[in-house]
Amino acid sequence: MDRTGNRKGVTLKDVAAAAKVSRATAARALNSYGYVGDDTAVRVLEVADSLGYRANRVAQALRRGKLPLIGFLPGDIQNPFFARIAHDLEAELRKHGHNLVIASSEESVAQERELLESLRSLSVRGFILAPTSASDNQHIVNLAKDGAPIVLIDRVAENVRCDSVVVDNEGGAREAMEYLIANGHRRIALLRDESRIFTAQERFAGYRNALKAHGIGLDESLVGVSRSTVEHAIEATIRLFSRRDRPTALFTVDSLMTQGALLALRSMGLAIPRDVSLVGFDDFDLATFTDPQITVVAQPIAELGPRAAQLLIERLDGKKVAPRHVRFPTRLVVRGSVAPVAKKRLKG
Amino acid sequence: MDRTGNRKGVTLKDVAAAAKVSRATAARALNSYGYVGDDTAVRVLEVADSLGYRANRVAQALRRGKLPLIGFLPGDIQNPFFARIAHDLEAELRKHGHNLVIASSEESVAQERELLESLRSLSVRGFILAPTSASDNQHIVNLAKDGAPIVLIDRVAENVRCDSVVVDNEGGAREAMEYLIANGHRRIALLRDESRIFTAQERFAGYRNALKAHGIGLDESLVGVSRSTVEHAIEATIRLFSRRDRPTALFTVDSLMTQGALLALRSMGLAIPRDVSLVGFDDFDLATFTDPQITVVAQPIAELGPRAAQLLIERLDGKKVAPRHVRFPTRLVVRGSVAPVAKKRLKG
DNA sequence: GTGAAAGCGCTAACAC
DNA sequence: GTGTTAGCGCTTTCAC
Repeated sequence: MDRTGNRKGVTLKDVAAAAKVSRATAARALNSYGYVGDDTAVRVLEVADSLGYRANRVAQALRRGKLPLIGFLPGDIQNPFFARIAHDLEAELRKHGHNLVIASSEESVAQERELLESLRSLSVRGFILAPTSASDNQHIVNLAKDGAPIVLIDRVAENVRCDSVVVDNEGGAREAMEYLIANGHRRIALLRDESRIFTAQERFAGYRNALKAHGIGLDESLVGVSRSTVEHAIEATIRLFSRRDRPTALFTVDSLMTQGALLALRSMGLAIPRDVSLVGFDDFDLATFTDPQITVVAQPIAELGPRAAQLLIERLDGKKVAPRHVRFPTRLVVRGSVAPVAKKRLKG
Repeated sequence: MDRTGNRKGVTLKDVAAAAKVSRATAARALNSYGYVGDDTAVRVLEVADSLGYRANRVAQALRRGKLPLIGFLPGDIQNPFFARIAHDLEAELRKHGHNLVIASSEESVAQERELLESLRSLSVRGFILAPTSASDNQHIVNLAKDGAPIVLIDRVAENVRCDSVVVDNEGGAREAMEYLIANGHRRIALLRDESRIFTAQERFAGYRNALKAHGIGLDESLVGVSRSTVEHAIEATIRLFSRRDRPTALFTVDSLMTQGALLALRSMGLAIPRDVSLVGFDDFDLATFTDPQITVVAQPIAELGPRAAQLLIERLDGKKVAPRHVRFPTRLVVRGSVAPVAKKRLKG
């Protein structure tokens, strides 16, 4: 019974013995480096194959320093946004012989810190992470200082010198708001997640800036804070809309929240867009199922993962340049969840 | 600049030197085994702490045989079903000091085989996988024969002796069909995925058995085969319903297909449940957003991951018992997407 | 109680 | 071209 992970526990030593060469020569043949006689090389390869030899990557890693492993720390693997990114990262990194270790921080700084420690002692070669906090991140700063290759994805962390791949959160949020304002809305509610999260900050900035640009005062009571789950968003939406002077529109900062808002508004008997106009950040399958379909700020999600993987691979290959910060534009996808507020007044 | 993953590259040797003990003693103190004097132990621990020592798990693994890593091979990490399971597995395994390496087979046997090889040479301690094929799985049989701890999840593979955690697919499908039949439906279409997939086989069996039990002949032209994505399901649904003698009902075997069917039926101008009744296997967020809400066969998804993790951990702890096969029951959640066919005839 | 020493499987100088 | 050898960082007999 083999418990070493190697079928029959065949090691380089066995291959070398069977091929009647030294371990060094066997290694050279197997990894094709250095000088090896053609016939010797062929023989070693054949023997290795017939013995079912598989290199022990742990031993290789101990020698070379690192395991062909990349750690991915998303905010929440269950969020379809991160699930998609995980998928793309895995596919891209596999091409380069790396496996992905996924450890979800679940939006907890403490958990993120622990997971990072655990992955460091695992000697992973690099990290792709979506920091849970934009500012409480000394652990990431240290990691970067120690020279670990890191690519930040979706979210940037202050003072961390490393590559990053994000979208234009402020611009996207502003565009959504401009659209609502152009439709005559003034009392626009915002459903956002906790302010330590980078994207929350930027999207909030877009909300604020759009209001300001149009001379609309910021009413803090119109801003709801929620965790990024359907359940929490339902509660938060109900709180926002359980008041006499209801907002006429709602902007939600991610797809799970948008879904929660949809459910909450329905349960309150508020029709979209007749009673409330809605725009969500991040597109989602559901957005075209509902009636009306939901207007959203779409992110180029298919590009985020592959790009991050590529940046990291370059670092692993030794590329020494200043940190690169990629920022993708977003796109407002107008569907049917926004109505002009003016019309309602005329009708009412 | 440290490139070993260890902050400042502090090794056991450094700790031992600083604490003026041998490496053996330092190891004993750090891992609390064997005899170590109390004061010595305390001193070592303090020194280790002040030096920022972190054990090199690769070296430990080389010595002990395995990395504290579990490989998870879902059919498709983007399917919310598997994303949820990945999350639960990761949380559970973390409690036991293990990290999860996720590698999606994307429903390709070849890819599954490659990933398994790659994970084996990584010396992961165990595997949790949803085999892409119920029968084409010699690679899994071999893995099990070599003594690797494996837990099959969601799907079983023939001839593989190992633990498994699945749901009652046949029973769930049959219950859904019984419900449709009780509502007077006879021409019931099935949208299923490729037949090499275990769940597809079982759910199809439930479909077939229910028809048979009620003396309804199996009409192969009512069975559509599709990949498990929204896009593929749309096409397949359109094919099924683009005929004069349209089915009066549709049973879809997973949530992505159900979503595709919803979109397709809408695009064809067919109303649910007026024109077509619908039941889907696997519940999903969207199911309660649509109008009407969708009737589904719900799986106890929250239990699958933790249970699988637990079975695996027991194996890693050396538990030697016959393979255990856990099968959870499903539950028909009646919502509003099924109407009696009789009514339609009366009205028509 | 503690230390010396062997060795996990592999790679890479360095000899020849 | 090929072999010898040292050693990655750690654990674990076996002495003392």
